[in-house]
Amino acid sequence: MRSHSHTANAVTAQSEAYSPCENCNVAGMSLCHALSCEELRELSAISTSLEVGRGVTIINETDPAEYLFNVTAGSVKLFKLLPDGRRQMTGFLFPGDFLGIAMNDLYAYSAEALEDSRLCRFPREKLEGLLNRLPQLEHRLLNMVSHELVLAQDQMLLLGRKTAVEKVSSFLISLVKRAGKPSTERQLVALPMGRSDIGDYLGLTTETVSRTLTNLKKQKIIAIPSGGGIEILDQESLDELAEGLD
Amino acid sequence: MRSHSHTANAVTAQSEAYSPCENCNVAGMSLCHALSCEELRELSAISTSLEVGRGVTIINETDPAEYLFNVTAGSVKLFKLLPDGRRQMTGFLFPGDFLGIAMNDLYAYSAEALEDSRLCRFPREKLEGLLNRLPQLEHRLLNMVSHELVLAQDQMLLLGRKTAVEKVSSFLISLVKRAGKPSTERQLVALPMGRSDIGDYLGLTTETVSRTLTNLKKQKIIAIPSGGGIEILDQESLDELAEGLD
DNA sequence: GCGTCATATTGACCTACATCAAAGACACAC
DNA sequence: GTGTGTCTTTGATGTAGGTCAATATGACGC
Repeated sequence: MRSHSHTANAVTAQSEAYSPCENCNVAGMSLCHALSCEELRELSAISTSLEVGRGVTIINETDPAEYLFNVTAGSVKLFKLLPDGRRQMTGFLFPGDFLGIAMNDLYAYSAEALEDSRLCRFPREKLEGLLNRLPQLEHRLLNMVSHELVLAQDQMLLLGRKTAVEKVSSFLISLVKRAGKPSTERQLVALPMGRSDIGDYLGLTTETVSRTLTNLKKQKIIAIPSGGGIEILDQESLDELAEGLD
Repeated sequence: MRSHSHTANAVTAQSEAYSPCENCNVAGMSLCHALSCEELRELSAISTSLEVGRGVTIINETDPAEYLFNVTAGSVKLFKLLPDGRRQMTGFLFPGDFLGIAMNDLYAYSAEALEDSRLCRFPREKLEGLLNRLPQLEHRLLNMVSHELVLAQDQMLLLGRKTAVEKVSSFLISLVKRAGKPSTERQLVALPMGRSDIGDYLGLTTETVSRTLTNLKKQKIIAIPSGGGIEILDQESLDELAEGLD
């Protein structure tokens, strides 16, 4: 399971009986959060649990949007492409996040697993039927999409107006926040994505990401342990760098 | 009513009796679209119509998010600022669009009228109460926010990966689309915003926007009539430039 | 151990766009 | 008409980050 672009056919589906929503271990942010037992059971009935290996394509931009997904384990990257191959990441997803937003019934982006991951899959049509009967669910979804939109606007500010250091610092900080920080100094944050994924997320090249990280390392603001991931040594300086305060 | 930053106090409020939703002339995309008469009346009961002059600040980033708004006439710009004053436009709004998305009950961006405009204002608390009773309304809102999110992702691709010509071309095309094109050749599109607003929307400087426009003019792809606005002379070339196909 | 492959880092050079600066082009007041 | 303020255009020059190219590092298989 090493190569770069399998199709969604390669996913492994399990029936909902095997892995029902009741046993779902996703913390607080998932689609199913804040539903009653009865509602959970209804949602469970239309969902399927999927395992996807690292590098597997989950959805393809401009394919018909048949499903919505909820990440339950692992991580996923979302991206859009220009005809000549230039790529823009639109997000990295972790357990609890959803994907499958569409435009005219076509997916608005492609999605690929960053590592071996598990997803919960909902047929769009059936889910929309459920939405009409479970206002709690629709409410939840509205909150999640609104939250996404706010993050997207932050990202526009980053892409349009921040410098390379500011971009990389902001990115590291957002990862720390996502990880639900125990707020100790010397925070270690996992980086399941490669430098070029980060570059395509920040509107930079691989090389610039690399150079910027080694600069931060030289300033003792971060450390780059050989096991992968990044250690935040000086959160305060990083916060200032991210907003251009220096 | 000429200067640059009045506060929201300067807006003129009218009671809902004066300008109720029933008389609202906004086409098809507004919040209130697709509601029954009964529902419209409920919505009308909590809404207030506002007139704001050009340059007036409607909401301020990080202020408590007390209201949601729906643009019914004119146009509005949304933006975020960095501490040192760098600005990123997150959107231009026209009749039918809404604003007031929040994060932790604080507005996620500032909004200012581009020209004399009219808005429909809803107290957030009351609107959320309504949402629980009017699933149609919540459904509508979910669709609008999802649509916004898709556009935001397109904008990320633009900001992170497109060149200046591609950005400006994409921008002009999106304006044509928004205007609901009668699809004649020689399309005239209004530009209520200045060059520097456009620059801050596209992640460019005023000068680069200006230079790029005069280049397009020299290539006979657009014309810049002295009355303001821009005339699209060669839509096809513009489409190709926008996607980097040349 | 060694070889292979993928990804990351570092260096030398280049360019698209920013910055700085100066001149037009309007609009409005008087 | 003339003056004033704002916005746009054009030109000259600078630079952050891109591009091209050469190592370096690490993971895995044998």
